[in-house]
Amino acid sequence: MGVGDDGGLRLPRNKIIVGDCIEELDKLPAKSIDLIFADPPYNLQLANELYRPNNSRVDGVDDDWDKFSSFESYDRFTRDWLAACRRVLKPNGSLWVIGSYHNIFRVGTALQDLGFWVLNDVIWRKTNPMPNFRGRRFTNAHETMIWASTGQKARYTFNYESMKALNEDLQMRSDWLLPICSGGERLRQDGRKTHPTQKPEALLQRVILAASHVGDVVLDPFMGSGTTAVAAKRLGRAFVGIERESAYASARERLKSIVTLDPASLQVSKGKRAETRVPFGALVEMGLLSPGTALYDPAARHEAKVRADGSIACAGAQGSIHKIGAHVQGAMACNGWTFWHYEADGALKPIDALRVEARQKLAS
Amino acid sequence: MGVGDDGGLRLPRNKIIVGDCIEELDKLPAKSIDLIFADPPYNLQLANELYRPNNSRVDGVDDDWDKFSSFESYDRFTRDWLAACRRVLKPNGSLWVIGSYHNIFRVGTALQDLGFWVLNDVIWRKTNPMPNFRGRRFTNAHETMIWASTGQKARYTFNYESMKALNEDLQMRSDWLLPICSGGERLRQDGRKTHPTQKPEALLQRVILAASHVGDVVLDPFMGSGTTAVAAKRLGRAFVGIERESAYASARERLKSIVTLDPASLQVSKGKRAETRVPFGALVEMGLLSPGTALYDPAARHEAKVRADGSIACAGAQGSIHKIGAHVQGAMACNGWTFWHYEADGALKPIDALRVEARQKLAS
DNA sequence: CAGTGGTTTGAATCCCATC
DNA sequence: AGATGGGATTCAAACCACT
Repeated sequence: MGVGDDGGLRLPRNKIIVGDCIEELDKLPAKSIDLIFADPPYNLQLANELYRPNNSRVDGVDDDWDKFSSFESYDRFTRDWLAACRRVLKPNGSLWVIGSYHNIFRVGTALQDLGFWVLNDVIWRKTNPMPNFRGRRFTNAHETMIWASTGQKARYTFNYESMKALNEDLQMRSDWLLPICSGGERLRQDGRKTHPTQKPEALLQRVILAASHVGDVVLDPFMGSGTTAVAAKRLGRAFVGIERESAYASARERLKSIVTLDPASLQVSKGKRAETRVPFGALVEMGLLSPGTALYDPAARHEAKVRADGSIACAGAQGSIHKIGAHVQGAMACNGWTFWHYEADGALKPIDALRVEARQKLAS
Repeated sequence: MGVGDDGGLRLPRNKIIVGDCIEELDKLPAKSIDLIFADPPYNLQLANELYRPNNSRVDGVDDDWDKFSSFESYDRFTRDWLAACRRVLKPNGSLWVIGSYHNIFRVGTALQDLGFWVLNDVIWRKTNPMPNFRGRRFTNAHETMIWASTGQKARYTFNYESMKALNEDLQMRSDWLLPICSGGERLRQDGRKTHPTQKPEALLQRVILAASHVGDVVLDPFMGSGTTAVAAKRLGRAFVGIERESAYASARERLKSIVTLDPASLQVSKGKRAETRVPFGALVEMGLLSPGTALYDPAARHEAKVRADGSIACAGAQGSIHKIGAHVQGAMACNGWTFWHYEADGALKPIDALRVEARQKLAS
C-alpha cells in the first residue's frame, strides 16, 4: 500500500492538474483518494470526436448506426475514466457522479459492471430550473447523482448525524432541493459565463460533508470551474482537481480567496456510535452497580440479578444484558442499556444513565 | 399498419392476459399500442433480513420473480421485453418504465441501445417513504421513471396544458410529489397486502393523462395489481394488461368497480401548495448564515455558534436549533426559529427572518 | 363525535469491532 | 477470513382503542 507499490508515484495535494483525466489519474498512487466527485461531459458528440478511429463524419449515413456508435464510444470513455478512478480510490472511499438522462444510465451501468456498489441515487431538485420553452416535455428540473462504494462489502464514510442535523433532525432524504448556481456565485468574464455547467457550492458542500472526514482527500477528475475544490478547501479537506481545458484552470484564482472554516465550525454532530464502548461489566468493576443488584424491565415484569462477571441472571437464564433482555421478551435482539432499569430514589432508571457516569469517569 | 401485417393478429381491448409478457406481446399486432407503462422487476438483490429499531421485521420483496442470477441475465431479460414492446408500439406512441437505482440504469441503457429516445426522466418523490433504519444511507425517498419515444424524430403525445393545469398553471416539472399506495387504496387479503409493490393510482393517472388521449390503448406488460388498467379505465382509455402470476389476475375483480369518468369530471383539481419546509441547515448552505456565526436568545443570555452541518453548539452541547434552544432554557421543546437571533445592524433579529429570505430564494 | 395516544407498515441492495 | 455478539437504528400516514 506504500509508495513503492506505484513505482514512487506521489499524491499531489491541493493542486489543479491540467491534462487528460485518464492520463493524469494513472499518474496518481493507487488507493490514495477518500472521495471522488465527478461531473463528466455528457455531450455524445464530444465523446465521439475523442474516440472515433477516423475523423469522418457520420451524419446522413444511418441514424441508428450513428446513435449506436456514439453510445458505444461514450460507454468506452465512461468505463475508462471510472476504472482509472477505481484504482486511485481507497477501499473504503466512495464515488459520486452527477449527470442527466442523457448520460446517467450509461454511467450507472458502467459503474455496476466495474464492481462499484450503488449506495443511493440522489436527486438534485433545482429550485429555479430553465423552463421548457417549447412546451413539449416536462420541465427538466433535476439532475441525478449516483453515490457508490468500491464494492458490496466495502465500508464507506457516511456522516449520518451531520446529514440529519442539516435536515432539522430528520433523516436526510435522497431528494435535495437546492438553487442552481447563479448570482454572485456564478463565475463570469465580460458578462459571460466562464463555465457552462458550474455546480452550486451548496451541492458540493453537502456531498463532501456527507461522505468524507476533515483532512480527507477529495478528487474531481472533471474539475471545470473548480466548485469541488472550493467546497473541499472550505470544509478542511484536501483536493486534487484534474481539468483538460487550461481555460478553466482559472479555478486556481477562485481558490485563493477561499478560507477554510475554523475547526469549531467544522465539528460534525456525532452519534452514539462514536462514543467509547463501555462493557456492562465495567459498571460492576467501577462500583457503580454491585453484584446482586436487581434489574427490571420498564414495566417491572421481569427481574434480573447482576453478577460479578458482568452477566445477569433471570428466570434460570444467564448472559449479557442484551441476550437476557431479548430472551425475556422473546425478541430477536434487545438493547440491554435501555431495556434494563435499576431502582434509585424509589424510581426505575435505565442502566444507560450509569454508562454515562462511567464514561465521564473514564474520560477524566 | 393493418391487421394483415401480422398475419391476422388481433388486439384484445380491456383484457388482462395471464402469461409470459414476451410471449404474449409477440401475439399482439405490431404498431397497435399508444402508450406503454412498465413496472418490471427491480432486481433488488436483498441479502439479509432487515428489522426496524423496534425489532419488527420488514416485509421486503423476496418473490422469485425478482431474482436474477446476474446483471447479465437481467440485461438480457430487459432487452427482450423492451424489444417486444417496441414492436407493438405505434410510431408515435411512447413508453414509460419505472425503477429504482437497482435496475433503472440497466433499463435506461437498454432503452437507448434499442433506439428509444429519452424524453424525460421523471422522479416520483414519496411523501412517506420507508426510512433507512440502520442510518447508513440516505432515505431512499424516490423512484425514477423514464419516458421515451420510439426514436429521435418520432412524434409523441404530450398534454402540456393538462399538466400545467395540474400544477397551478406552472409547467409540470420532472419531479412529482405523491404518497405511496396505502390505506384504503392498498389491496389486501386477510389483512396482508395482495401485491408487494402496488403503485398509487395517482401516479398512473398523471402518466396516462400526460401521454395519451381519450380512447387510446394503454398496455402494461407487468400488470401486477392492475393499477395501470384501473387508471386507464377511469380516464377513458382502453387497456391491455399482461401478468404472469395468475394470483395477481385478481385485478379483474378490482376493475369491475371502476367507473370511467365523464368528460366533465376529467377536469383537473388544483391543490394549494404547502409552504416549503426550510431546514436551518439550508440557510448555511445557501450562504445566508456563515458557520461560526453567533446566535443569541432574545435577552442575549446564551450564545450559540453555527456549524457547517446546520447544527449549533452552546455551552458544550450540540444539536439542532430547537434542541439546543430547549436545552438552555431547561424546557421540553423550543421553536428555534423564533428563539435564536443573529446580530444585524447592531440589533438582534430572529433567524426566522432569514428563513423568509430563503423561501423567497427557493421560490424564485 | 372529536381528540388522543399507541400500533402498524412501506420496492430496502441498512453494522462492525473483535477474536 | 468467517464467526460471534454487543448494541445502534425510523418517518409519515393510516388505523385502532379509548376517553
